Amino acid sequence: MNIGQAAEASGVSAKMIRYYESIGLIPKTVRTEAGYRVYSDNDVATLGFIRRARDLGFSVEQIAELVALWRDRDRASTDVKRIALEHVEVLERKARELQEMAATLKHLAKHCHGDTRPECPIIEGLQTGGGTGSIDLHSSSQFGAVGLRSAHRDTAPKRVRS
Amino acid sequence: MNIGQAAEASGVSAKMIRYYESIGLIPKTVRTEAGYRVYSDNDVATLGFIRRARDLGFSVEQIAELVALWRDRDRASTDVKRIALEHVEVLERKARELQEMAATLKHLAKHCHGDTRPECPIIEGLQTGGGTGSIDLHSSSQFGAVGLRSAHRDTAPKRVRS
DNA sequence: CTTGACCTTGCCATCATTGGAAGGATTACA
DNA sequence: TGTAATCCTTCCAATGATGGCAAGGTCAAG
Repeated sequence: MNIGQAAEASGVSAKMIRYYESIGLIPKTVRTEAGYRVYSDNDVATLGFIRRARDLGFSVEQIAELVALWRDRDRASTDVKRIALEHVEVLERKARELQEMAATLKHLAKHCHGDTRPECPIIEGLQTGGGTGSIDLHSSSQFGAVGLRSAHRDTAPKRVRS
Repeated sequence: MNIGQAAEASGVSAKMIRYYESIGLIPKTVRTEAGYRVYSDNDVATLGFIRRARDLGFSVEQIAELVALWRDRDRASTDVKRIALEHVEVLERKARELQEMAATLKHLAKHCHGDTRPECPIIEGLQTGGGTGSIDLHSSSQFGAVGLRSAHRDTAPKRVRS
């Protein structure tokens, strides 16, 4: 199986397959005389595993852990559980953060007249950092970028950046 | 005021101030004879505005819009409201996605023995893409990376990538 | 044999941000 | 005044995951 078929079968783009190989997430494949990468059904299964983990928001680093656990069937499922639960915590925390941000913005927008008058608490809130009363626009999160990836791009390659 | 003081006062790093200038988010500043950038209190206020917008998860592109609206007080608040509400939608959608991912993982982890036995539905779920019954691990989101930024890094510069 | 579809590598771009290096400017202190 | 420490400058590189393009090799069908 060539990389194109493997990509289609696994849902991971050929580009990403090469990338995963380059960073060592998957081992180097056998090549034909011409230099074409050859994939087995087993490889496709691994790629599918990776894609599903990716769709669940795992970082490549975590996926590497999970793939290692998956390959080594003798490893305890404790490790897998631990990784998953750690990930759940992060996901929930980030979801909470996003909701708080949305709530803050909604609150500000609610008091924005929306007509042609230039009074708008959104702007004022941003300006003063607390002009709307109890809302703490400074409330800082200690978390970095949310590790969400776009899922299999069956649809469009558009990068919905807000 | 030099860039260092402006950075401290605004909460935006000197590095980022230069970056924002380079991409045109803020105008080029006056320089001293030696080439040092000079900032006024007004500039610091603008930077603070930018930081707070950034903390609310606005992309630089959106911040540019907001800053323009902020500067031009004659503009209708309708625009601000629209931008904010669009942003709210995206945030809520992304929060929902994260929660769904967390729920799926939690469900899988719940049935993971967590002892030394290698049976673990997390692994199996990832492997088969649906081994746990009704859970659709293929459920794809059509959304790209979440545009969350780390907030003012008072604490540590660590990038909590899960 | 040609055409078109596929593969290869390699480089560039994204986005926001950090880091570092090399060198000039200013400030503080002995 | 000399010097060291601290600031500032610009430029370059890296991050993570992905897309895109280009130049060139390969393969299968017509």
